[in-house]
Amino acid sequence: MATMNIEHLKIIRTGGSVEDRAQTIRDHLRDAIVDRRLAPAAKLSESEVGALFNVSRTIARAALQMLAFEGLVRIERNRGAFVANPSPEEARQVFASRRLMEPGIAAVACERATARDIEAFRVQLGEEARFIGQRGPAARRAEIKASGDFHLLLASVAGNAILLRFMEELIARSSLVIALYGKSGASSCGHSEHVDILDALEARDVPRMNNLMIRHLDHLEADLDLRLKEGLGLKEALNLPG
Amino acid sequence: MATMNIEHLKIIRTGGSVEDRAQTIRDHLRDAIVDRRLAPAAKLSESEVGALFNVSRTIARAALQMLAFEGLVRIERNRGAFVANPSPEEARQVFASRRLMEPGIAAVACERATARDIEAFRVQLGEEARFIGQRGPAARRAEIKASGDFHLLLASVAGNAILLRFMEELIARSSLVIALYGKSGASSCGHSEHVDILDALEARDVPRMNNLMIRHLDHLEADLDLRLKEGLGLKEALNLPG
DNA sequence: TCACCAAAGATTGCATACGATTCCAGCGAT
DNA sequence: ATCGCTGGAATCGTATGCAATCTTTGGTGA
Repeated sequence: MATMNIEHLKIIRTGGSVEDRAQTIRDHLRDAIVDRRLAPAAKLSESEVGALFNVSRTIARAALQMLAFEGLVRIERNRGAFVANPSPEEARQVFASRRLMEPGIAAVACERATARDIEAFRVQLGEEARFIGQRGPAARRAEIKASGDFHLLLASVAGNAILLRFMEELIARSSLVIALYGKSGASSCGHSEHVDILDALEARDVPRMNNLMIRHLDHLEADLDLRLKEGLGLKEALNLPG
Repeated sequence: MATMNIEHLKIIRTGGSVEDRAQTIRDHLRDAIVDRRLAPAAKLSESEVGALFNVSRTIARAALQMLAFEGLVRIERNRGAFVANPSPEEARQVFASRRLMEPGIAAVACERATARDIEAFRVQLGEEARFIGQRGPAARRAEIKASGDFHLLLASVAGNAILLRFMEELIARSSLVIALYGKSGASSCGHSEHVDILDALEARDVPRMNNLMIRHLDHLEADLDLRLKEGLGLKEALNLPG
């Protein structure tokens, strides 16, 4: 069904960590989904996932259920788990949620950011800059990921663990949405906006921060082409095998 | 530690629904936690939960993990699941998150509410009013729950499934926090504020709505006594090794 | 040739079994 | 009397087996 195969995942060292294995698998799967190494709507069979990571179906199942909670995977009873294939409506809701939350988060971050935080932002922006210079799908994915990390850094500076978790989910889903519906490399334009946002942060200019953040999110969403696939749920199902 | 026992849960009909049993169990457990029929820090053993609902540990475990994702249950490796015992800091973060999100949600709801929605609000407020007249812990719990449902209704009217889910988590955790740290019956005062908010909603008066919502949340949080148990967090930390 | 149906194959849902870890009671030593 | 140790009980972590469900394939009849 999915042209892109699960085999592309990295194999994990078997015995290494005593930590929760399901969590490790979830993280790797999430990375793969957000990076689009796993195509939307790809089937994630319990046995296959388990085999790839050298664990039983029990563990694989737990990892898949975690991803289902985050909205990155859809589980259908008696049918299995599939990489999420967000509808345009879902995409809109993801961005509506971000527009609702991020200005406030940015404001809090504005008040709390330390010099060390600012430095972390600079490093992060450096990462971003590295990728916008490069071409190719890999660099593009890395760019999307780095761009998301900027927003996550902002949320982590805000110092609210609950909001950070919400943002982690929204960023992950955004990455998926952008990969699905993004039409241009406008995210490079996103980079300069990130720079502006950091400026406002350093200046502790909350109103400007709010303004910039809202505009930034508007630009991100404006770069999506949400109308094409509006009615094509059926056709897409046919698209996958070809 | 937990004087309150898990036995107080209702027993479920065994064969009834073909639907997901883990979800049903999760719902019942969540109700019990939010209603404080299960004391904070109470142990939720997999076998016990499974026995109570006539399912295997597999299902019980899944339900407990769902609750852990929502922050209502804390799972410690090799030790088991416990009802969450939110720290004052967590309580503050819950309310900070609500202050960040709810004004925006209310604004959206303001624009989208239909006549039918308004009617649903009226019914909901009627429910609330019924409980504030009664005395006793049961009525008090019902009141907290009804109060939460008002906010959930608002979120559902806003029409964003993601935000609704976030709010469901925040409301559930709020109920827990209020039950833990609330000092007075000030939630009855909350009822009149709900009435005011509904008025603003009908009038489509977004700025007034924002104002009322922020004040309402401030009042809710002001009714908490977060300092008393402040030092108990430390004692608890020392409690763990001993 | 197409539509329909039946049986085989594959995959999930769930329960149970077994090893691993933690907790606790009892006992002996200091 | 207190502390530390040891053995057992309880509980969790994980793998695996069986039944139920879905999908597919091969065949049959119109």
